[in-house]
Amino acid sequence: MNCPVVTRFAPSPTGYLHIGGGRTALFNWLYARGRGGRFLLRIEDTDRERSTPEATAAILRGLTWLGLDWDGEVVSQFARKDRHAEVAHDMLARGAAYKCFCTQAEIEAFRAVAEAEKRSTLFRSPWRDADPGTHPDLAYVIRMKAPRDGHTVIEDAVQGTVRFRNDQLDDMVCLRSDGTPTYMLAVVVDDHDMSVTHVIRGDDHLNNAARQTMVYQAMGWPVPVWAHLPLIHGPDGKKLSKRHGALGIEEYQALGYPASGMRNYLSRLGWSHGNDEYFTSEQAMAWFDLDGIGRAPARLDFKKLESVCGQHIAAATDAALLHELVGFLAATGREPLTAAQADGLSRAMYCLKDRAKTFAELIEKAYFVLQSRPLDRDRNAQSALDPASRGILRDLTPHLHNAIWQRQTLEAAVAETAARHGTNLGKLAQPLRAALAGRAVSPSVFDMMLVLGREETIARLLDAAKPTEEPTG
RNA sequence: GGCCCGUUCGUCUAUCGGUUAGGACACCAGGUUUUCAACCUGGUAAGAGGGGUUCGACUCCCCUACGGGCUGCCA
Repeated sequence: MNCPVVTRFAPSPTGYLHIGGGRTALFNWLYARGRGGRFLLRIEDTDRERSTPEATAAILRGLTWLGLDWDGEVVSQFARKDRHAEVAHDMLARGAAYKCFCTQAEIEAFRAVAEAEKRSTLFRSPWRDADPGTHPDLAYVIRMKAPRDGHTVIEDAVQGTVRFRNDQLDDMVCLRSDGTPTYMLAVVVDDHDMSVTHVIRGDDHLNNAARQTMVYQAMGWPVPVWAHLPLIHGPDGKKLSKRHGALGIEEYQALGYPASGMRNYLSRLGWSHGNDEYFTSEQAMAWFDLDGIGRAPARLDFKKLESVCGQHIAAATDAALLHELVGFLAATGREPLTAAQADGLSRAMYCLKDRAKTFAELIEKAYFVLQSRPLDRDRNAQSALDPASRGILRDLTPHLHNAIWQRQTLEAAVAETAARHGTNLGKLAQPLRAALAGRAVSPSVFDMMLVLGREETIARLLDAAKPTEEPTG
C-alpha cells in the first residue's frame, strides 16, 4: 500500500505565530514536501472567545514569510462544527459516548475539594451509566465513554511507545452544552476527514494523543502516525515567554533574518542529519525524517541563528537578496527603495553580502550607496577628516580623472598619493572611507569606488576636501 | 497530588555496546587585514548522580535529582 503522506499545521488563532509554532509548521512542511505529500493548514478556531481574525492573518503572514506554502484552502475548524456534532451524536448512538448533565459549577466544586484533599482531580460523571429514561430536560454535554481498564498505547515516531493507564484518563467532553465541539473531538474528526496521515505537533499534546486515540477507536478510524516534538525553550532554558524578546515569527523578519536561514536554523533545532549544519531547504526536504528528531527540548541560540543566516545571505543571488530586502524594509516600516537606490544596491551587493549576517547589517553597510550627495557624515567619519587628510584627498582627485577604473589601478593611485604625502594606504583608508561613505564602517574603499563610479567618487572626495566648520560639541 | 516526557562541551548536536566521545555556534590565542565583517591556524570545554546487566556502557534496566508537559464545557 502506498498511501500518500498528508501532514497539517493546526494553530489556534489566539495570537501571532510564535517561533515554536513556526518550527512545528516547518517540520510538517518538510516531511510532506520531501515525500511528494500534501501539507494542509487548518485554523483551530473553535474557541470563539479567544480566536481573532487578526491572529489568523498574522499566522498566515508568518507562514508565508517563512516560505511554508500549504496545499488547498485554509480550513476553519469552526466552520465544520455541524460535522463535529454529527460525529458526537454518532458516538452516542454507538454507545461510545453519553450525555452528562453535571453543571460546570458542580465539577469545579468537586475539583476544588479533590485538590484540597490531595486526591485525584479526575472527574467521574454519575451519568456515565445512567438509564436514558432518567435523563432530565436540562442542558448537557456529550462525554466520551472512555475505557477504564487496560492501557492505551501510543506508537510515537519520536517518543517511542508510550503507555497510558486508562484509569488515569477521564471521560473528556466532546460536545459542549451549547452544541459546539471541543478541540479534542474536532481535531480527530478533522484530521480524519482531511485524510491526515502524520500528526506532527508539540509534545504538549502527547497526553492528548491517548484520549484522541480513543475517539479514533470508537469511530473505527485508522489512527495516524504520531510524532510529538519537544518544545523549544528560551536561551535560559525556561519555557518560552514574552521576556525572551522576539517571539513572533514576524519579529524575526524585522530583525533582518533571511527566511532560508530561519528554516535552516529552525530545522536544526531538535532535528539533525549527521553533522550537517548549513544546508538548503531542498536538502532539508530530502533529508528530513522523523527518526532524526531528538527527544529533549532545545534552546534558542541567537548567535548560531545569525551565523547560519550570514551563510545564507552570502550564498544567495543578488536578485533574491534585493527582493527580500524590500520585504525587510517594509517590515521595519522604512521608506521603500527608489529605483536609483535599488540599482545601486544591486551593483553593490557583491561586496555587501559577504559581510552581513542580517539584512539590518546589510542595509547599514549599504549606506554609502543609498545616500546621495551631499552626504551627511556621522561623528566618527567627521573626525577622520582632519585638515591634513582633506588635503590629501583633494590631491588624489586629479589622479582619478584618467585612471582606469579598476581595483588594481585605483589601489595604485591611492597608494602613490599617500606615499607622496609621507603616509600609507592604511592611514589614508579611514579618511577615504569617511569621504565616500560618511561612516566609519563600510565595505572596502575600493569596492565603494567601483560601485560609485568615477564621477560620484571624485565629487564625494571634493565634498569632503572642502574646509568645513569643525564640530563643536 | 496523579500521569507522561526528557537529561552528551556554555548552546545546537553526532554516536544507534568497544571511538583519543566527533562537528557547528560561541569563547580564547595567533595569523591575514584599509574599517566592520569574512578568512586561515591552534586551543579550552561534555555523557546529572547512584545502582545494576555485560568481558566491555554515553548507549540497555532501576532509583534519585533536576527540567518540562498534561491533569478545562482552552487549544
